[in-house]
Amino acid sequence: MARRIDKSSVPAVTVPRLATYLRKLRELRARGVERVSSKDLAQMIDLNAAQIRKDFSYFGEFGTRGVGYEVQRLIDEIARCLGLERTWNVVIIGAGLLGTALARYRGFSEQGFRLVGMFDSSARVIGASYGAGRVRSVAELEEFCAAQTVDIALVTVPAHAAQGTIDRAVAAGITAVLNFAPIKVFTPKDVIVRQVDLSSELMFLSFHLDRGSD
Amino acid sequence: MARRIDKSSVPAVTVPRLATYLRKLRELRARGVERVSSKDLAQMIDLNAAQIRKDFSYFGEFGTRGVGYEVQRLIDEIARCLGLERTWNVVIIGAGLLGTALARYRGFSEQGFRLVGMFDSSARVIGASYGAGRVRSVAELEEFCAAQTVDIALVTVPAHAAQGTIDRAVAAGITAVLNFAPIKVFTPKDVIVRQVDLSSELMFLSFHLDRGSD
DNA sequence: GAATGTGAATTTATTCACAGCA
DNA sequence: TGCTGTGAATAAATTCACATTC
Repeated sequence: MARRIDKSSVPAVTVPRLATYLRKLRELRARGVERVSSKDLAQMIDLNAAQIRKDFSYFGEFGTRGVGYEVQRLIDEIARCLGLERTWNVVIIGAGLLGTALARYRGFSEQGFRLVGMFDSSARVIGASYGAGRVRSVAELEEFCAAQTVDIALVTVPAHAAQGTIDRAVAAGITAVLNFAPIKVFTPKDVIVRQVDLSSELMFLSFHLDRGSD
Repeated sequence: MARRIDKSSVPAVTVPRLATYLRKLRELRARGVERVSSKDLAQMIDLNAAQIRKDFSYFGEFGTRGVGYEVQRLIDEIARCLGLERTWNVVIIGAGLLGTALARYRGFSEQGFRLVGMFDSSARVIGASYGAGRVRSVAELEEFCAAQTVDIALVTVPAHAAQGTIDRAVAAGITAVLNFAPIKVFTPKDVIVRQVDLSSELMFLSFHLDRGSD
């Protein structure tokens, strides 16, 4: 039986780590490994073993003392914790270089994320096709979301358009956004926004590279 | 005079925040704003004002008590802290969907990151051109890096190839890597690796979306 | 008076260390 | 004996609160 979890009691940093564990566990399963200890897993992903056990402990008890974890069971448990037992419908807003690259990427569907629509504001790309049916006008977004469930928006518009675009997505009922535009956006607090920010990652590297002020 | 900073005394989370401040400050400058307080800036990016001041304090004193910060001065200071006063040479390894999208993206050069080469292992794409000269074979990487400085590698190869690719980049003398492959890679400790992980971001969203176990 | 810069207090996250169970 | 699960201890990050300076 699925234990009821208070999500606010789960540290924010635990969730991306669960995704990492899941990935490694699937790799182990593919190699035919059936059992693993927190110590082994920790070594494989360069982490403290207690960290892994504590991360699991927010959700339940998945292992056997003295033995370890059964790989398949752990995969199932983590997938359930992450909400991956169902499929989530995704739209991409912004059919530029990045948006179209994401649309053609097959990795999402493998994880249970299904691209159901693609939107742009430019007449130049509306009607084109990139693996998710034709590109629609953002003006149709609200109507589209009314006709079918849309859970997540990937926003790949230019920075100056991001806030307006996300306002529109939220108005259409979307409550989860992955924002690739390099700008902090404001949303109602029941909307989850994650930022993917390449220039900030590059700056992180340049900060550490810069040996001048070491 | 540039103060000498011990980078290990700067919290890891401070660095990406500096990138955020820089972005907002440039926006303010573009709008003609000449002065800003930590309180104002905090409001604009939804942060605590003391956080901002503390972040700056690791690097020096950039403001004037009772007055605030001069926007241009602050931009210059942060850019210097982040190592952005010089240009960094970047290569992209992996000329797939994402790699070619990144190669065509103009945002990098605006920030002082210059794409100087692109590599792939597949004969199908070697020789093609995407805005950084022709795609070279990864076999040429070491030779290429010997002939010119390469500071950063963006790695956009499939997961199974990522560790080998990064080993190769490190052998060629590259010490900073932005890894888009969904796998944890191991490197010598003087090499900085940052991970950009879309599927983990999507899982973060699905975790919070999943109202079943709220 | 107003806003910075920073120790002190608080909160959050990580790691230790061991009781408890197979 | 071996490894989990978890309180207690430690470390790291954030926020408070105020002395300091313009």
